[in-house]
Amino acid sequence: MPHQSSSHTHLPEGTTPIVERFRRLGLRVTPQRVLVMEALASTGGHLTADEIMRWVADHSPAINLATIYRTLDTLAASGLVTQTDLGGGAASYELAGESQHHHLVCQRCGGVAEMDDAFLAPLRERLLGDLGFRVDTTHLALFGLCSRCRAAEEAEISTQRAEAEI
Amino acid sequence: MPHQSSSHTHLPEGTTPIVERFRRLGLRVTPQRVLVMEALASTGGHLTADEIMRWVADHSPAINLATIYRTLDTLAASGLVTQTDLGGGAASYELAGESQHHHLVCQRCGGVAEMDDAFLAPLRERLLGDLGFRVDTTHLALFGLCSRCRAAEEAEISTQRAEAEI
DNA sequence: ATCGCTGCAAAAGTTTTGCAGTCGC
DNA sequence: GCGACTGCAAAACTTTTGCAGCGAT
Repeated sequence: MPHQSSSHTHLPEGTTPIVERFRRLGLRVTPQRVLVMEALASTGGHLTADEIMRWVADHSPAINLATIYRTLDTLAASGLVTQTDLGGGAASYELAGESQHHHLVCQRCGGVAEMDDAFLAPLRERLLGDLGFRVDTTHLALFGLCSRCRAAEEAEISTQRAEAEI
Repeated sequence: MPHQSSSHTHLPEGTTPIVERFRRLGLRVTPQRVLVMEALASTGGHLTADEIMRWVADHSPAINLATIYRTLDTLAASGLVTQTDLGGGAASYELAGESQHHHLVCQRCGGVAEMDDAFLAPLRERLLGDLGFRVDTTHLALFGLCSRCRAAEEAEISTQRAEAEI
């Protein structure tokens, strides 16, 4: 961090909501940690570590990727962010604490939709009652086919069938 | 494959059930492919590519890891094995086609329990009906806390509470 | 004989780690 | 000032890929 010692572009007095959350949790407030939170907040969800790094690089002096991983670990341990594996190699992170939701990942178009936790509640209760297993609600991704791709796939199949019947 | 050209330790005539399944699917029958299937069959589930390689190395001339990955891709494309991400970095594979089931991964002890597909059916139907999303049934792992670790964790908490009240 | 499969080695991609220096408290 | 945090570089780890040669059909 050679530069930006006294510039403080948009942290006037040092008490933004993010900073307050850090202080309340006993976390040290560093520019890097704030920037990671801002990246997640301003984009509104599921970024990989690499995407966070690129977002930060576009808005201020770049952060080292290793720092981002360590920061995300810290923030996850404090419950500020959640980690989810949405397939495709790299883990995704997003802010926690807002409305509880999960992810529907389309294996065809790669799109990610959100699913309210209410969908999962009955299954969670059955698993707890019948098997004694308590599902971690912050860590869930379901893979499959979104409605648009389902329609597209059915169209393809009927096209193929029509061609075969010529 | 320099050695074992004519030894055929336990493939007497070349028509085991595995070999027949390969032939029926139009897959070439190679010792490597048979060994991967045997590894999955004899251990009964969720092995990583690396674990398969070690299992094979203990039972016959070793297979190259790249071959195992390519073989697993082929077998998955043919529907003989399924791939699941059970966390912990490496993907796990198991034989497909038997009873449809999913996985409950304990984040504390690392244990993996199986969950019958019946548990998931209601959620799947609601997602299809309400959101039009079709869940891929072969690709699911739920993370959380198994009953034993739940009990252990509650015991710890009450111990801590008792100590705090001294 | 053909074409696919395998072994070997190297590369690609994500995540972790050791160490020295810096910064928040 | 102390201890935690960061940057840098290298390593660890899983998975993929190119290529030459072997093998299944």
